[in-house]
Amino acid sequence: MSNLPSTADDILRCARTLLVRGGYNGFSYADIAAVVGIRKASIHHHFPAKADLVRAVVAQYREEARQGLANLEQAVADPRAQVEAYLGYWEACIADASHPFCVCALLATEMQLLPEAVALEVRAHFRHLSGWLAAVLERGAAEDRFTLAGTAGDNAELFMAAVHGAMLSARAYGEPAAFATVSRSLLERIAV
Amino acid sequence: MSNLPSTADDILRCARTLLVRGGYNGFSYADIAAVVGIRKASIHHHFPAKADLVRAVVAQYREEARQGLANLEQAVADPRAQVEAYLGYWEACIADASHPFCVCALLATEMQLLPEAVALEVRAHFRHLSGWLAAVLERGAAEDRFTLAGTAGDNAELFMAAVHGAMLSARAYGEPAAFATVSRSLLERIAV
DNA sequence: CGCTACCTACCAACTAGTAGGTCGGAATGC
DNA sequence: GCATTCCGACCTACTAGTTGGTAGGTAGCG
Repeated sequence: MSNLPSTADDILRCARTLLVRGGYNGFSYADIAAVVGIRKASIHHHFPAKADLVRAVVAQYREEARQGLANLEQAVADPRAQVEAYLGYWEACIADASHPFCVCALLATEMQLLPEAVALEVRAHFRHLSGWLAAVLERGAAEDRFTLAGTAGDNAELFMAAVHGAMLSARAYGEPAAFATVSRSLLERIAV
Repeated sequence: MSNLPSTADDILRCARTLLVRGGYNGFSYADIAAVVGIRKASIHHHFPAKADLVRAVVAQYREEARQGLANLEQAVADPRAQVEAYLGYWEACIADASHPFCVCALLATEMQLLPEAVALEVRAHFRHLSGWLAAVLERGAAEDRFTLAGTAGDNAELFMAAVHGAMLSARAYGEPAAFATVSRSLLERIAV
C-alpha cells in the first residue's frame, strides 16, 4: 500500500505539523530539514517548490478527511452520533495536541497570500465539509434528531463556523477544554 | 487630541491592514515602508522591533474594541439590539473589505510563534469579548429576549466561536455574504 | 547503464535590525 | 535678537542571518 518512500512521507508529515502550528509563512524548508534530518536541498528533490509541498499536504489532508467522513458514514448510522463522533475526533486531536487545528481552516486565514492552487483546495474543503454537515443535519432533522432553524445548508455553515472558531478559542486560551465547551454548547443547541 | 505624529499613526494603520491580511509572518517592514512612503529604518525609529509594532497595533485595536463596546452599551439599551449591532458592525467591515477580520482572532492562529506580550494581549481580548457577550446574553435572557442552553458563559463562547469561524468562512469562500449567513443563523438560534 | 535519493556548495533576494549622519525646528543662554 | 544646543524625524548604508531555490556531484541499486 505505502508506495511513497518514507522520506517524502516524513517531509509531508512534518510540513503538516509546522503548517498547523504557524501557517504558510510560519515555517521554512530549513525547519523541516532540521526535524526530518535531511538537507534543505533534498526537500526540493521531493517537492520542487514550497507551493508544491503545501499543495501536497493539503491534498493528503483532504483525502484523509474524505476517507474519515466516509468511514464515519459507514460505521455510524445515527446522524446525531455521527456529529458527536466528528466533534469527538477534533476534541481528541486538540486535547493531545497531536494535530490541534484543521489544516484548511488555518490556511484560510492567509487566503490572500496563498498560491492559487492551494487556495482553491482550501475553498473546496470548506465546501465539502459544509456539504457533508448539511446532509447529516438534514437526515437528522428528518429523523427528528435535530431541530433546524432555516435551511440545512445554513445550519451546516453555522456548525462549521462554530467548530473552526472553537479551534481558535482553544488555541487563544491555550486550553483544549475551550473546544469541548463550545462543541457541547453547539450540540445542545442543535440536538432535540 | 491627536498627540501622535501622523507618521507613526500611518505605520500603525498600515501594519494593521497587513496584519489582518496575512498574520504576523505575512508582512515585513519593507512592505510597510513601500505603502507609507518612508524608509525601513524610519519605521524602526518609531517601533524599534517588529514585536513592538505588533504589540502597539494590538493595543490600539483592543482600546478601540473597548470603546466600541462601551459606546454600544450606551447607545443601545436592548440586549438583542446590541448583539445585532455587534454582528452588523462586522458584517459591514467584511462587506466593504476595509477591515475584514478581527486582529486578535487572526493572531490567535499563530499563537505559538507570537512574542509573549502579543500572545497575552490576544488571550486577554478573547476573555474580554467573551465576558461582554456573556453579560449581554445573561441580561437578554433575564428579559426573555434570548433562550440560553446552559450558562451564559458557555453561550458566549459558542457565540464568539461562531463569529470568528464566520470570518474564516467568508475569507475561505471569498464571499462576504458567508459571514452574514452564519450571523443570521446564529441570531435565529439564540433569540427567542 | 540509468534512476532515485541524497549530498555539498552555492545563489539572489529578502529578513529584522544597527550605525551614523542630515536636516529643521524648538528651547536655551547671553 | 541671535547664536548655540539639543532633539526628533528621517535618511543612506550597512550588517548577519534566513528565505526559497539551483547546479552539479556521488553513492547505491536494479
